[in-house]
Amino acid sequence: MAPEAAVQSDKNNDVPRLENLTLSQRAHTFLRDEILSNRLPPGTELQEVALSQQLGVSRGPIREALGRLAAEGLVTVRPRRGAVVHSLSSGEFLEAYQVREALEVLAVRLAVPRLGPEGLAELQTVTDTMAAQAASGHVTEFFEANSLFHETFVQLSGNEKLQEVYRRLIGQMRRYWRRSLVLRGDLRRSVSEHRAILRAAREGDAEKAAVLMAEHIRVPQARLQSMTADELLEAEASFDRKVSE
Amino acid sequence: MAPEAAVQSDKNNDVPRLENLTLSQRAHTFLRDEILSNRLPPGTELQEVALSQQLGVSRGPIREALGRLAAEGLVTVRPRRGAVVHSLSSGEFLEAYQVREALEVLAVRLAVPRLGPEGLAELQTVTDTMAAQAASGHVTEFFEANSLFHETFVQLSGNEKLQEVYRRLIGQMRRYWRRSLVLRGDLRRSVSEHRAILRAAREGDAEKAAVLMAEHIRVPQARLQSMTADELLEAEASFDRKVSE
DNA sequence: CGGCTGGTAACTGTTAACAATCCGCGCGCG
DNA sequence: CGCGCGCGGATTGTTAACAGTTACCAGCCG
Repeated sequence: MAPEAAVQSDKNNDVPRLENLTLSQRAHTFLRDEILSNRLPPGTELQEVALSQQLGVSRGPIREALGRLAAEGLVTVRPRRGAVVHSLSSGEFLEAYQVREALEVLAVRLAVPRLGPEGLAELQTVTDTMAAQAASGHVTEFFEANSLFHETFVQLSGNEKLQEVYRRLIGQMRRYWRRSLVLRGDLRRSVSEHRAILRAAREGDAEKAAVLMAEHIRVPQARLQSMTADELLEAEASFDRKVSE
Repeated sequence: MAPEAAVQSDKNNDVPRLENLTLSQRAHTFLRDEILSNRLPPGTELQEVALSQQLGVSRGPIREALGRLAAEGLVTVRPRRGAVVHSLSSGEFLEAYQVREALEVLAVRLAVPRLGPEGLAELQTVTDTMAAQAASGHVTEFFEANSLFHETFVQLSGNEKLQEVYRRLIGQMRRYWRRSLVLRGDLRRSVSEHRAILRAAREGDAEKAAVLMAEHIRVPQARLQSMTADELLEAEASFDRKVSE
């Protein structure tokens, strides 16, 4: 199965030429990027005419793109009342975290026995950059490196269906990276947890690595459950203050 | 999030009136049902004109439906070359089984601590009908009851995101229920495994139930991995002979 | 006899116009 | 003053026609 929305691309080119793409594909990836990068934050209304003018195409391709995004969970379309960028309540966020935990534990179990020296090196590199970003207080870059660590495990699992499901889920959660970081708390602890997972993986102890990963992902879950909505908002606000310093 | 492709339905009617649905929604659910019920088996070409005539609508709604089905993984659309019902290779089938195992283990872990008497009764009922169908050799009905058992656990987990991900995955696997049954083998063993899971759940031992569920789902996986493609085909053929008796 | 070429038919991609629905606003009524 | 009513603009849903691409087949050339 092709990685993105079951649309086969050319065998020769991993990244198909722009001119060969259909307009609805271009609209799809454009909107997808806009949403995932938070340039279109949750709750934004997506009007077909405005989008079609912005992209210079008619409404047809836009509608197809919106429909696909809806099926991916990035957009909510209310029949006859327009589409909006889908938003996650804190409850849904917690639910997604639980599913993510299950998927990543599977990824670790599958990946560790298959791990070669290249895979281990890759994980090591990612962990090191993550530690560096944490030390210098670059929270955004830290988050990116952190995400990459987890995604690398999923990739190294060799299970493409798992990758597909995982990426879809992450796509829904990624936009709330601020919330994730707030819940995560201490960056250094996070780094040392990653180091422990990597150590277990290097020893070939899949079960231990899986347990450590599960506990690692459960940290933000636990904090989220012990917080009220107001406390979460306050924490996010103070996070913003700290970052903008 | 609404269960079906992020499309909100009326608050008042759980099953929205046919006349209120948009044509693309009708086309979507129609094609979905046709695919899931195997009336449109994997590999079938889906031509827009033919479908639009069959449903009495123009190609626009059909295209939107196909796009959404593609995003759900039920259809593969090859740009400019038409859409086909998506098919799973035996490798992809195995991958899906692994993901399913992870999801169901999560479901059991979440569901068991929440189980009330009604939930237990529901699981018991389903298990009993499954045993009855197994005893009388009604394989199709057995499979339905079996699926229901698993889906009930997912439902009782209370995690809606999990339900969404699970249902999407099952939708891709369900069409291969013959293959599932062949790999499963002895129906009675399957029933007793379900009974053991239910017993652990009744005792409130989430961990034990989760382990049993994992082992239960791993049975067909193991057989699939130990079989060549030819052996699988032969087994399916002999299964057909047995059923048609 | 096999493979290439050109043409044609079928199909997908896209557009613009039409139809129906929803939303906001002012008006009149109670 | 509050509330329903209806009207008009804006927006979504749908259609039919057009444009471009792909697949297939016949016929020709090697």
